[in-house]
Amino acid sequence: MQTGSPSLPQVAALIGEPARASMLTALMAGKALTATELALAADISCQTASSHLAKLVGAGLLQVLKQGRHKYFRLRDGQVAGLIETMLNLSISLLPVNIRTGPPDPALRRARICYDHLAGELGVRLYQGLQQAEFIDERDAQASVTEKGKAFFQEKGCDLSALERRKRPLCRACLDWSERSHHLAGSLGQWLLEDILTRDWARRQPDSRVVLLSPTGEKALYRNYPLAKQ
Amino acid sequence: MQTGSPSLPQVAALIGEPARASMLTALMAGKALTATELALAADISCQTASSHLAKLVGAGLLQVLKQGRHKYFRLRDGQVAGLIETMLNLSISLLPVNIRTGPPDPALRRARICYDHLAGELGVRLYQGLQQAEFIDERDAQASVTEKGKAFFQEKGCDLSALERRKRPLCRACLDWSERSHHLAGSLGQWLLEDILTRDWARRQPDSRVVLLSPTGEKALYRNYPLAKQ
DNA sequence: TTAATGCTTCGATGGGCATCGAACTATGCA
DNA sequence: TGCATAGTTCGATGCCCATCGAAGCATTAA
Repeated sequence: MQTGSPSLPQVAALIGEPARASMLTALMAGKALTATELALAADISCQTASSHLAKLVGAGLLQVLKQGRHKYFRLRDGQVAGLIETMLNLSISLLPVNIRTGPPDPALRRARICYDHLAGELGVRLYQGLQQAEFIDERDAQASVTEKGKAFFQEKGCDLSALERRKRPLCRACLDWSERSHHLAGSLGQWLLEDILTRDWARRQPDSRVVLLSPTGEKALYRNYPLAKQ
Repeated sequence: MQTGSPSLPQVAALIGEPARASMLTALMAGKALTATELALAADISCQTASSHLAKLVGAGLLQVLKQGRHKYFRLRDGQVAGLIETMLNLSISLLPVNIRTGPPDPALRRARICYDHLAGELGVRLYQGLQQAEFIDERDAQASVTEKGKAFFQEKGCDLSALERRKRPLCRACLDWSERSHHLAGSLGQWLLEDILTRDWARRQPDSRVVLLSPTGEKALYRNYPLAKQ
């Protein structure tokens, strides 16, 4: 399938089909998934999944990677992920005020992956802590790293100048789905999540967006990074 | 119609219907429109429009204002407008690179309204000019007003401290649909457009997003604000 | 009151598309 | 070579929903 040039309603309609929306949100975890995994996630047969996936790839929302007899699908880039997150945010804010509970799973509220960076309560507290420590400066709901912050992150082993050379913005404030407040996105946000995972402070729960901190990992996180109070 | 709590696919599906998408983009001009006007914009009968509008209002995407026998509809808020603009941008960036022509109407490419601020070639050049003059500082694709800029805007009659007291961010970089580059959004962007209109340098073309500059208005704009070269 | 305008409700029609069974291709494994 | 698994194509089915004609309600103007 080669749709060519999807217009606004076409893109929206692609996301608007429940099965496809399930697949897309499943891919929000940032991992590439196979066609069958996505069929399971959306609770449909794999024939149906195949046709949906062909449409999503044809429109350019998904990238596909063939590996042996498997086909791995992932979101095309952060822009697509950003759109999904924006829509999630909007659909939350459309809810009547008193029912805004956020995701039902408490672990998901606590810490989860938003495409490639940390979201949830911990993500928000980390972002606020970085601000309070004046490592990050937020003006007009936009963020940048301060001189003090540059020193801090470099000391943590982050090659900021390498990150800055990328096309992607270093530091972006991403509105949190469950917390209704910002967390850190951009390439620095990505680096931070990777740092937390490679130091083995936390593990990703398989097949979900949940990030699970070990008790020692949690302590280490508190020692190494400034977190705002609850 | 009282949908109550629209989920992500529901929101997307609402936008995904071509007629509804036409109405929503018509409302991107920021003006409130009546049901019949929207029916015309979407090229459908008013019965059909009525049912579409009921759904959009029920989901909370539109606000409705009853005035005599007329019903005025407008986008609920900037968040909804932001989503539409995000989707427009994405659908543009999904196009094959060599066909990215932007809107067909040249006047629309030159200057148009993006919800409540100026977009198009002039919007982009204005934003870039403000940066070059160091009135606005952009880091990591995010903008803030410099001290120099504050003095400049205050001299132009803009009560910046009043704008800053609002919840809305003062200064936001909004990715331009046709130019693939940023223009100024946020409350300062809104003020700037209003300033241009109240000084009568430009007029809005009825029933469209086009902003039409008079010859003298264009000169005045060049005199009063820094515009980047073509 | 009557007529005109703006909008809505109801009901019938039709088209688009998601769905899955069945059959098929492609890859990997033994 | 044969079997299992991953994914696709085709065709038939059925549902959802956009559409509009006709009739109805509400508001304004005369």
